[in-house]
Amino acid sequence: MKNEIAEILKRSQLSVTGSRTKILELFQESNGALAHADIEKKTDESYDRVTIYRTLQTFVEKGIIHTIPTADNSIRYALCKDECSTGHHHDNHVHFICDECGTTYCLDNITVPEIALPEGFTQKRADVIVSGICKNCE
Amino acid sequence: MKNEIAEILKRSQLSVTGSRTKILELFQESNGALAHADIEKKTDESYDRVTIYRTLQTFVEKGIIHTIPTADNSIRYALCKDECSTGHHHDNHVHFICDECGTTYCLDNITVPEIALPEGFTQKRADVIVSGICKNCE
DNA sequence: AATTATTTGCAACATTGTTGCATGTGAGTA
DNA sequence: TACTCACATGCAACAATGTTGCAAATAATT
Ligand SMILES: [Mn+2]
Ligand SMILES: [Mn+2]
Ligand SMILES: [Zn+2]
Ligand SMILES: [Zn+2]
Repeated sequence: MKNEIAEILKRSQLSVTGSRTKILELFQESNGALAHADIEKKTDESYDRVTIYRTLQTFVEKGIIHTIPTADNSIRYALCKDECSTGHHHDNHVHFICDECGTTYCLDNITVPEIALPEGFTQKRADVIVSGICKNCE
Repeated sequence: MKNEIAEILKRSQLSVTGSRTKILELFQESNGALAHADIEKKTDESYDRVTIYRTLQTFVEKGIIHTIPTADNSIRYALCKDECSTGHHHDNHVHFICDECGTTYCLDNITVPEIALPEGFTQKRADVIVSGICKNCE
């Protein structure tokens, strides 16, 4: 609901504006992750492209959403859980992208396994992206 | 060497041309993965941008190189091992991207772990991308 | 050497992302 | 409520990235 959204924004010291509220709303309604283009469509182009870019960027910085790398050059974004905050993401779950419908799922219950790196390499972040056919498309 | 490169191309039923030879050579010389932009620079713009796009696409299809998704919307490419062929990639190793120098490593010895997916999901491919500081930058 | 199938470069275009700046708006304060 | 100021937005202009059709060039085949 609206109030909850305003809460999230305030908690991150962001002013509550139309575009931010709307975009955050979209993420809450959506079951999958969203790409920049999706948001443009779903907002019916009521907001400038630049505003959407900047909003997404801000949300990522503030730990409100996280990015999901893809093999097709179109970063997806999805809501973070409560533990994330400015500069500190803790989204260590696996992501699944359906080859059929394109839906990107946050598999919140499946955590990214530990990877043993070679000597000298230090891990900051790890992404696991599985692709194939999702439960709705098989 | 040149002959080996020609061999690879012929094996994939591709004609041996200047751009393909040069680009394949670049991959062999490079220790890390290459993005489209890297190739453009390293070839000193002697080949049209379109040609590079198409060459990379062809190489991926033929199982000569594989793609590496990144969080910054710039797909990297790296040589496949011999097992890959047209439509059949078997590059199940972990990739590491250095936040400092940007180098993208194929950690050939570290295989992608099995991921247990929820009911109804079928896996076609899995990518593990670890980022942090590499052995040269720490 | 001639033929044919493939590859390339160019042009034109589409999409995606970035930056500076003037204007508008939200949040706090009087 | 009205005022102020910092911040957010929209616009314009631009840069970078990616796509397509087509004619010319070139590699492979005969
Ligand atoms: Mn997620
Ligand atoms: Mn690799
Ligand atoms: Zn699906
Ligand atoms: Zn490095």
